[in-house]
Amino acid sequence: MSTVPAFKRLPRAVREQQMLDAAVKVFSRRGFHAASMDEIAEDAGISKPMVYAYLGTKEELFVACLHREGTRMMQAIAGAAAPDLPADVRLWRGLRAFFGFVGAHRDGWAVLYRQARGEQPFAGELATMRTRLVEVVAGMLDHALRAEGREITAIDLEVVAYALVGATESLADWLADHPEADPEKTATRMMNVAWLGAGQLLHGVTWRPQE
Amino acid sequence: MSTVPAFKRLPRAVREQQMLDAAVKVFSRRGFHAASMDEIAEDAGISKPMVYAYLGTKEELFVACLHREGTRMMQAIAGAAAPDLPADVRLWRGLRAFFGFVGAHRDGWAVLYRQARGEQPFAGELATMRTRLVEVVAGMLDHALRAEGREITAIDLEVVAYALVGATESLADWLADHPEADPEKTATRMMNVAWLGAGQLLHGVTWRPQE
DNA sequence: GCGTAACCCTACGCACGAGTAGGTATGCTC
DNA sequence: GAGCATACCTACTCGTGCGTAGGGTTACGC
Repeated sequence: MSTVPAFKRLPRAVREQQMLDAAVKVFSRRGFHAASMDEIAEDAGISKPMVYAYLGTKEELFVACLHREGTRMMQAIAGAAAPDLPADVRLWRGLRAFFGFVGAHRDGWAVLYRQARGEQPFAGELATMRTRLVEVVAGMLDHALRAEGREITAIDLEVVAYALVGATESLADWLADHPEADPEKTATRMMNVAWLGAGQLLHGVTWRPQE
Repeated sequence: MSTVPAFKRLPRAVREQQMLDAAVKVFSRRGFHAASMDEIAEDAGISKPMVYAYLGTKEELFVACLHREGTRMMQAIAGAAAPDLPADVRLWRGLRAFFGFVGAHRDGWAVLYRQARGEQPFAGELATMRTRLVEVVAGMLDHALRAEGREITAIDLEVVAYALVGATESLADWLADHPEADPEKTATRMMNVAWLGAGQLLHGVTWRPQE
């Protein structure tokens, strides 16, 4: 019975990506616990033991998802903001790349991210990623400060960077929940808050992208 | 055998609070799914059926936790920021109250909050709470804007408010993870970012509480 | 053309934990 | 001090879903 094998045999690398795609989709819809390995397998068009053979247990599978999406995001940002530009330009480029990425991976990213926060085993993984981001932002601010001959304590720097990253994550969530919203516009608004602050905005000062 | 009943019989209202205390503790340690009703019951010093009798299913119990902690927080904030003060003062008072609350309820609040984000059934409940906060902040900004004869679109307003709330939540998480940190100081730093923005900070402008 | 490795399946075992049945004891009311 | 409501328990049932045992089939090297 070699006529039509209904669905083709595929090499491991391809199947793994299909599985990860399915996993991201299901995890984001249902959440880590409510997602079942059966549903993920079915969605990937494969049977459950294959998932176990290739990607391991449910936890390992989730970590693999986190990893793939995380690296993709980091690359998108890193590729956008060259380190020799002035702080505001770097911030703007980074924000634009970030919101662009989230806009393109709406349900995937945002919900994976939302998931990982809650579950102990993955919170660490996530925290590491966030820490890297915070360090980049803090480094950028520090660099700009030194250029002006100024300096603030490391902890002040960290907290400010943390707040900026937090605000950005929040708007990413907002963006993920508003499919009609425009990533670029959202990035601009974020830039306004981050760079100028509410006080400036109240006085009619606004920031606009130039180039 | 009426000598020493080992542990006393207590009225419903008291036991309910004990159960809620235990539930908050266990939910925050383990996360919603990993937490077991048995552990919560044991921690409350009572047997499982009592929990079901008083607070209902696991989901209902979690909602009850969310509700209690949420109301407490809202009250703490609402009591601090009178609506007839200028925007910056209101913002400052609100932030101080908020971080004070989180500092006092560290593991309780922060992790409950982190939990609720991920799980579908409760994300709504949480979103409602956040929306109320966003509306308050947006209303405050709008009020201040009109006072200056200025105006921006509703969506701009919402997004700015959303970003501020997000940044604040993030710093609350940070505070919950850093037991040595000072709530008041954290509030001040948040105020600086929110009110002045990174740009102003870079130029040496800082905000300090006055009173 | 034949061995072997890679791909893929249909079942199942089994633990864990939500929720309940059914019963006991204590205090409060009249 | 009888009756009743309320506080409280031990010991179960039962669904759900992770992870696996064991076996089939296609392609590729030689």
